[in-house]
Amino acid sequence: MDRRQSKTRKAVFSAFVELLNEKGYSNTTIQDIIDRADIGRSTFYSHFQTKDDLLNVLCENIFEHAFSEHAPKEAAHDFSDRRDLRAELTHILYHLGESRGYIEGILSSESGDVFMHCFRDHLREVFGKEIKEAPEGIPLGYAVERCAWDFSETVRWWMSNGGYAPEEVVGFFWHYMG
Amino acid sequence: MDRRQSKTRKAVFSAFVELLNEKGYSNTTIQDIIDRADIGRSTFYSHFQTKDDLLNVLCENIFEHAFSEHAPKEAAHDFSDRRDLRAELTHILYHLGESRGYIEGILSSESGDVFMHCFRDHLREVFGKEIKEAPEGIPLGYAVERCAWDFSETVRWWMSNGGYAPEEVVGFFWHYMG
DNA sequence: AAATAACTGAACATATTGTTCATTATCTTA
DNA sequence: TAAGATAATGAACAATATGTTCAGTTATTT
Repeated sequence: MDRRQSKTRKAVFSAFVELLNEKGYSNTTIQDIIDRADIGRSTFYSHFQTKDDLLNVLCENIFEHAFSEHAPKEAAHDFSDRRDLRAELTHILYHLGESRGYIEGILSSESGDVFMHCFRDHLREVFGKEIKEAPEGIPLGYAVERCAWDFSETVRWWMSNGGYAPEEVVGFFWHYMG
Repeated sequence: MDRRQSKTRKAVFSAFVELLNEKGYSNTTIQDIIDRADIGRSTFYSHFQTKDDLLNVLCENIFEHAFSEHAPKEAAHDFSDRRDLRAELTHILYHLGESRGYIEGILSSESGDVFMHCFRDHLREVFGKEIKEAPEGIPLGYAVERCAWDFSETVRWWMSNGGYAPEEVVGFFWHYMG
């Protein structure tokens, strides 16, 4: 990719995250982003369609990295002995921990919900492959969805309650599932 | 309350929910709402400050009813035998089931997240009073928060997967907690 | 060095917002 | 039921943001 392009994208991303921290999503205008990133108006529009689009691209970027090495291994038979799944989740947390600066900004306002939706979409896939049957009387769709929201919400909780190691956090998530 | 006022509010609320269904939150303008509700521009602004404000008032309205008869009884000692809590949750679901028309509209777009935040605020209070200690190794704040998000997300799931009775839905929620 | 691609910034039309105010309609209560 | 209070109306207004266009400049690649 052309250096000029990636330079522009980086400038926009950090300007955007800064502004999210300072003013929140809805109070940040595209004009604000342009000014802060110090780029031309038309340049912004040649990269992103709307503010929403920018946010989605940013989130997608983050999760692309975090879920990158996701090579689904053979699923175990019961939830309580899936060491590989636990390892995979821990791995995701390590990645997200590295983007903590960005993520906290995004999570600090309405944009956090977009981030969470995006996260859940990725998790639904992961858990969907692992979970083939639900406990007696529980709809399968519910069981999968519950894992996805519990893990993503656990991460949101983690982001505003720092000080825990990824392994511990996966432990909190796991405790109610096992 | 003056009949004129409540008439206006009702007109605005239903116009708003209709538009949420049709166009989603961000695509709906205040002008749209005014036109659909068939009221004067200045009338809208004498009732609500912004579109966000309108949404919050609408949600608050719904939860005011749903949580109204919330008389916290003596808490039991362990989670698995709290029949009164189960009853209270079931009761909330019955109320929400009555507003299903409105709620589905709100949940159908970004406005759904505002609804969820509002819901969780109310639930945090309910569960905060019930849960005085967490399982070994789990932070108390996490345990309370987890109940709040699990219950609210279970309701969101219920709203897009109709056909279950409130008692069943509380059962789904409870299964992973007990 | 030439060709290609990206960035710039001013100008523009369009749309929405939030306010004001004089006028009209509706409600309350004495 | 008439007088006084309160609410709704809608046109007019300034202010702001949006998204597009285009001719000119700068950086990158071959």
